[in-house]
Amino acid sequence: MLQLTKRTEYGLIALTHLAARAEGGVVSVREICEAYPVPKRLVAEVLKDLCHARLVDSHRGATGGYSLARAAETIRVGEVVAALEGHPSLTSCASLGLAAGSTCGVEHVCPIRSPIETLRHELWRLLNRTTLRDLAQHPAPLAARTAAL
Amino acid sequence: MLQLTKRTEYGLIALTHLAARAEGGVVSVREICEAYPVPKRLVAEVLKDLCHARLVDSHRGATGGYSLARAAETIRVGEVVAALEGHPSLTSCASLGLAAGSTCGVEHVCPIRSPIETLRHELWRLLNRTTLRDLAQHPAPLAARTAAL
DNA sequence: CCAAAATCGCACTGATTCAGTGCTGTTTAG
DNA sequence: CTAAACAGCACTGAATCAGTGCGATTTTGG
Repeated sequence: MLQLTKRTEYGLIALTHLAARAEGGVVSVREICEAYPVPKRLVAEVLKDLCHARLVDSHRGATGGYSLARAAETIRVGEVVAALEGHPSLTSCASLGLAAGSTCGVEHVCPIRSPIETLRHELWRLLNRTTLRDLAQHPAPLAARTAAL
Repeated sequence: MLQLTKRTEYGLIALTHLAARAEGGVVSVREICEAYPVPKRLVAEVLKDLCHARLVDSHRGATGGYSLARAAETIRVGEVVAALEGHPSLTSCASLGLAAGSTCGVEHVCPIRSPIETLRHELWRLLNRTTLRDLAQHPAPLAARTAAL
């Protein structure tokens, strides 16, 4: 549907909140969902997944919480998306090809494959040009960096 | 889910097939789904929607079919996506804002809004840089045009 | 005029995915 | 030892999507 899931959205919000903390700052899920209108349990579930993906570190116990595993400027939006909903594939053209063997055995190979692959790749690059630091400082920074377009 | 729907995928395949025809060439749904492993009825449904969106012209009757409404190089992938699944919104951050009034009444405005809006815009530009003609000639052309990235 | 081919329009069903929650266990500070 | 917080698993309801059914209308060609 060409849209990020709520999980990814919550993940980005939570990570941005973590990025606002000083280095290694630990933030509990409770604090995050007191700051934004987001469901606590879901955010917790998402942060758990981000922990598995090594994007955040977890700290258990009464004063526990989560902290960024790396510096905010080294965590890319693309990584977050990949961790929470897998690599974007844009289309299942590939599966069309697989349906009839290695090549679409009908008349042509799927005519869309190669250019859509390129689109997918460009989308990926776009997501990976934006880091958590960019998200953390509101005024959209990406536009300046891609002014050539 | 950051993925195009099957409808959009079929639409792009069908449009690419139409683009391979000489100008104004009329192609029936039957011909399209004999050329690719795609379900006839679904492709017909999609082409009907594309007709409503004025991207193709329909021709009824025994020798009827569809033809491109404009030149292939003027039909952008973004238009096709918009016609078949609406404009991509990436996130529903906006709805988060609306949930508590015009501004997220909790503590901050959604911290993600502005940068994600920029991402959305860039994605849109990406889709609109690619035309049907680009899809029709296999060797991916977009890469050459955005080599600067 | 008639039969075949094709689009048109609406609506339906099953499958998949997602959002959100329940429950229980484990860890740690005070 | 109690409370707060994370860990893990699995479940339910809702939304969206893929694909199809059915009948009507239009047009070509005999």
